[in-house]
Amino acid sequence: MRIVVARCQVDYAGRLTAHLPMATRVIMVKADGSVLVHSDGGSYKPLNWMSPPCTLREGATDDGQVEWTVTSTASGKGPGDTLRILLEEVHSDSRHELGVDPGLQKDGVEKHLQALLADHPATLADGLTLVRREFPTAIGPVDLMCRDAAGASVAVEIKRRGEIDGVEQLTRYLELLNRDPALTRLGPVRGIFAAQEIKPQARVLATDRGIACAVVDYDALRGIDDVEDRLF
Amino acid sequence: MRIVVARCQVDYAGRLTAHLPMATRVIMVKADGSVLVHSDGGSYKPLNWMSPPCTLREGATDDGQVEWTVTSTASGKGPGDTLRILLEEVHSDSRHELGVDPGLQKDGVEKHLQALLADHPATLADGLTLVRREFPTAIGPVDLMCRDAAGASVAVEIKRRGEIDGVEQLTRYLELLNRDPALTRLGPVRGIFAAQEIKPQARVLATDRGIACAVVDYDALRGIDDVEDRLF
DNA sequence: GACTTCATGTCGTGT
DNA sequence: ACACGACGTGAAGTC
Repeated sequence: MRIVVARCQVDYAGRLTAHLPMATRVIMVKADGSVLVHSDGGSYKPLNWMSPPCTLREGATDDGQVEWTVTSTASGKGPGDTLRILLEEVHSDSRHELGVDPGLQKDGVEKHLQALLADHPATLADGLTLVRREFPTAIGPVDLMCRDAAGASVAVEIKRRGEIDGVEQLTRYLELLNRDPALTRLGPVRGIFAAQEIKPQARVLATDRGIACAVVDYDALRGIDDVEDRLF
Repeated sequence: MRIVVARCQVDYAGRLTAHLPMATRVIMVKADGSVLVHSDGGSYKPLNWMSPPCTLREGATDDGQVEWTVTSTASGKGPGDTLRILLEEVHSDSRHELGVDPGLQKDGVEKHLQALLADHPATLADGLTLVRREFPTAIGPVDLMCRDAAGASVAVEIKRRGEIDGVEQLTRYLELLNRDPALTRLGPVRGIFAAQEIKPQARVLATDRGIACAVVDYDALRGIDDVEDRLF
């Protein structure tokens, strides 16, 4: 890892073109050659960057300024992306051996919500029982396939945040599932849209299509029992 | 901007929980208090981070190790996010004055594609003329409203990358527009889905719904004339 | 402030 | 390799 603090100007050309006027910034060059240009604000996203794989060439302009040219060596990109950094004044330039990172461990995303609801389908609707998780269809798996108290099929789509595209997704599944006579013997397949939070527009669209909405309390569900052993 | 290179362990708790085992990494602390933990690979996204507004408290554990606690001070987040960084060995710790960044100038995003197509609607379909950009409807503006050679209305949805949700969006617009007698006098409103690249699934769905697809060559369009003056 | 849409999105996963 | 969906998506613009 190389870290340079310098007054610089940056130009990017690739899927779009972008320009950064001359100012003092931090430039990180990672071991894989990727480059990040950070300002002293904003957020975790750099102002400009180049993703690996790429190569950095260090040169000089006619008037003696240092110029870096970073070129993407990715396969797919037809006209390779380029990042040009003009260094006017270098305040600091250091290198550090970091070694390989052991990587990140996560917990608490949609998969876990699905595991919890698979264990407690009745929290979505009274008498609901699980048939199968990731029930396969031609256009992808339905999160949960269930049966209601009367034995009719119920498809459940789970999202952490319930937005309009989740309703569209469930609608497509229902359309397909309702063509299967085996599933519709006891009436049409119903849909339940389950999420920790459901946006108003999504709720309106779901209601309009006869899809029920269920707001899920993740912490409460987790309190019912401890499923950590199955999650790892 | 403060930059620390250190052997450290990181724990995040917020919308999810995440853990980074002890290893050497780069920690950036920006002027607004935001913190980024970078490894020597991956891409521009840090392994862990805290977005502003947040506060950093520097403390020590019982066995004398340095411990940073970064707490989000954002309003909405109920149980404030926290990032805990345990510093085992600091290799480098420096501060730099960067000043305010003049900001980024971009060209080539969807807005510009829309501007170009508004100037040259005939590249989408022969005889097409522009009625209005951002044509308002109850559920949001249609990118381009046009008329074909026969005078019938044509709604155009523009995306940089054409995926399934773009087709869904255009479908919703068309459904609404086709309820307006003023627009359908000369026949139903047709749809054109225009993008620099159209994914197969999106193309299938569009075709299935009678929506035409148009792949747009941004560079070629820009070559027709120079619209830079209007873009800046 | 809530909501919607865009993004050089990035990132994982399954085919 | 490619396609698809999730993301601590983030960020910008609109109502």
